[in-house]
Amino acid sequence: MPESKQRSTDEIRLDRQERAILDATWSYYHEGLNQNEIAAKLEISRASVVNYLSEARKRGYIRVSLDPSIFTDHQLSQKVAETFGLKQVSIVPSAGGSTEERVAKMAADWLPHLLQKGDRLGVAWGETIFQVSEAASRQTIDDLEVVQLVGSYPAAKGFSAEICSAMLARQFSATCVNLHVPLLLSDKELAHRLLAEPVIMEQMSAVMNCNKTIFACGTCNEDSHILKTGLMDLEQLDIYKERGVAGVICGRLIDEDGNHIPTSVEERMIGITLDQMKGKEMGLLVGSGQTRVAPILAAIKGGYATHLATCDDTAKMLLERVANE
Amino acid sequence: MPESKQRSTDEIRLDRQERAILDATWSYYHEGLNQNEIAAKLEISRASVVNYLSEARKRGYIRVSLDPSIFTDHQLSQKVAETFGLKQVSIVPSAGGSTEERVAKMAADWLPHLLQKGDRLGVAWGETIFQVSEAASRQTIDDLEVVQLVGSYPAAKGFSAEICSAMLARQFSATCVNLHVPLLLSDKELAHRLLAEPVIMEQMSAVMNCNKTIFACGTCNEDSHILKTGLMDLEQLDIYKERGVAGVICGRLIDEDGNHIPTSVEERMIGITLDQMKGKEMGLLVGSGQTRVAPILAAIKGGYATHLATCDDTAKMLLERVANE
DNA sequence: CAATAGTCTTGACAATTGACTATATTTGAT
DNA sequence: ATCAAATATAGTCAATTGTCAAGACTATTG
Repeated sequence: MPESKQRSTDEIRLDRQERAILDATWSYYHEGLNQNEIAAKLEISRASVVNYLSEARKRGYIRVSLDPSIFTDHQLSQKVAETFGLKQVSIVPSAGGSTEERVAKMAADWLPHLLQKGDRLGVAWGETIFQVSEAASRQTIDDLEVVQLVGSYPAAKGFSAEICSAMLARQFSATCVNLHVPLLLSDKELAHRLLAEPVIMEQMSAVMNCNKTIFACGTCNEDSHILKTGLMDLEQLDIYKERGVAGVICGRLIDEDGNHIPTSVEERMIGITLDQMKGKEMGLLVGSGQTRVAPILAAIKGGYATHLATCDDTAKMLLERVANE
Repeated sequence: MPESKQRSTDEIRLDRQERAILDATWSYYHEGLNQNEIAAKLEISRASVVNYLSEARKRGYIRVSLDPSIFTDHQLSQKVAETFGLKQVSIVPSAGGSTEERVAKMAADWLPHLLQKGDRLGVAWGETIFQVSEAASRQTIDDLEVVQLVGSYPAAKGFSAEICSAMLARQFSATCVNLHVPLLLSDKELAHRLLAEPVIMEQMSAVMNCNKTIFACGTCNEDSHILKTGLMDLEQLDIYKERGVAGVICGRLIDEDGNHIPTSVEERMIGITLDQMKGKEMGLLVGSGQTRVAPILAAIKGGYATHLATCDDTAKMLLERVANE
């Protein structure tokens, strides 16, 4: 019964090409053979080896990652951590225009190392956090809950708060608690009534119960996020500038010591409060650039952060700023 | 005070070369620039870029890994898992003399994915397991306990049982429980007295409490591990061969259905029993090669394994063997 | 302050890789 | 059996990467 024999080995055998792809991939990346050696060993042409390897890369079989500890273990990181009383600081080399991307990617790669089974991760909102969520690569973290910390808001650039949490949750195979409310309502009474809704109350309790957070600290100049998104207008901002506003966390203003500067919009706002942001088991602050120096300092002083992801230029500026005090 | 200024920036600034290494590494591996572009950007020669990159590789900054799912998700793995009722099977392409190395490396890369916080991993002994422990790469697993399953024995080749567990524990940053007793004593009364020692009892309770195991199934021919290490002599083995011995797990013999075949040396032996090996939450069986087919089948039938790491030739032989029954 | 030993950097050359073409071979469908 | 489509091969060339010896630089010491 040759036909059935044939069929049975067909079923059993790994598809020839699949096998060759895996074999070539292993030989190349684990055993360090070059393409000629692989071609000889598998008795195929080198061209095929090239094709197989590029197919393997295309399919994402090969993962190249940089050891996160190289960004946390050098002198500068240690120094910053020590100076500001942070648990850990991760610093990438600055690179002109692509520095922010680097910081975001680094934070995304670092984050899984800071999380563990059972954690509830609160995710803030902003361009920085959006970039982090975009840069995150697939990695399963057991029993993780990702929570959107502030209500959604139609942002011009297409990233709204629920995207940040949803993307991170997807990459980490986590459950995701989104806040099904607008960040800002037109009057405070409506905001209060929404907060009393059972569905929303449940979501807000997830917000309060998260034990770790990832957030950025926004600037308060003319280009700032809160202006561009229309959360506040220039006129209002000028008033708060006089009161010494140094940064923005989750839509709320802080002064240079990290203290809350109450604003009128806040009573119409739905999202985590500054008090709730404080004293988390872990608070990962992400940010870089000249303009972020003051906000980052303020956020650290306020006790919102335990971890910092930034670039070396920014780190140096942070150190210089405190050295001059 | 220029001198102090100098010193302070020295302290603050990342070492120039370190910075360049990190920058080059990031640019190359994350941003996909080629060495010429990096050289231009950092204003150094391309040769230096080569040097920096090779330094980074030498220091282990770059981690290249193959997605473990590519070895578990193909048809053959699925088929084997289904046929033998295993939870998951991982199969690498066979490669002549280096097949065993491949299987060991694959198992080492796979293992962390099968573990999680709080696990207690029991580690058996043998050349295969030694190879796995050697191939494991650094990766922190929170709150992991690695337990040596059998007493130590002075093996000719320089790998003794405590090395396997110790190396795995080190790579995974786990605590390590070693069994501070010889595997084999000269009389059974001494063995019993040792087992009653408080220190030993405590270690043995760790052995019994582990929820996951990694082990191989030894052969019973002339080249087998138990003969070479002197646990048993040819004469004894011949006797057990008549009784249908098919493999060895942790120094104890099993028949082709995985049932225990008691031996006289066992009463002088200190280590996990076969009953204790059964029914673990996870049992990762590692092995490949013609000679391992029967032992692997026996171990699976006996219910010692939930997971299998092997090569495709071996997998095919396993399937053919059961198909012919 | 020169000599020296060590490290770092460089430019030139060699090897490897990636991309592409034309041609052969296999596979599957009719 | 035959064709069409997919896949593999051989060969070539340009781009990229790796090697190495020579030179530049640095720190130390007598």
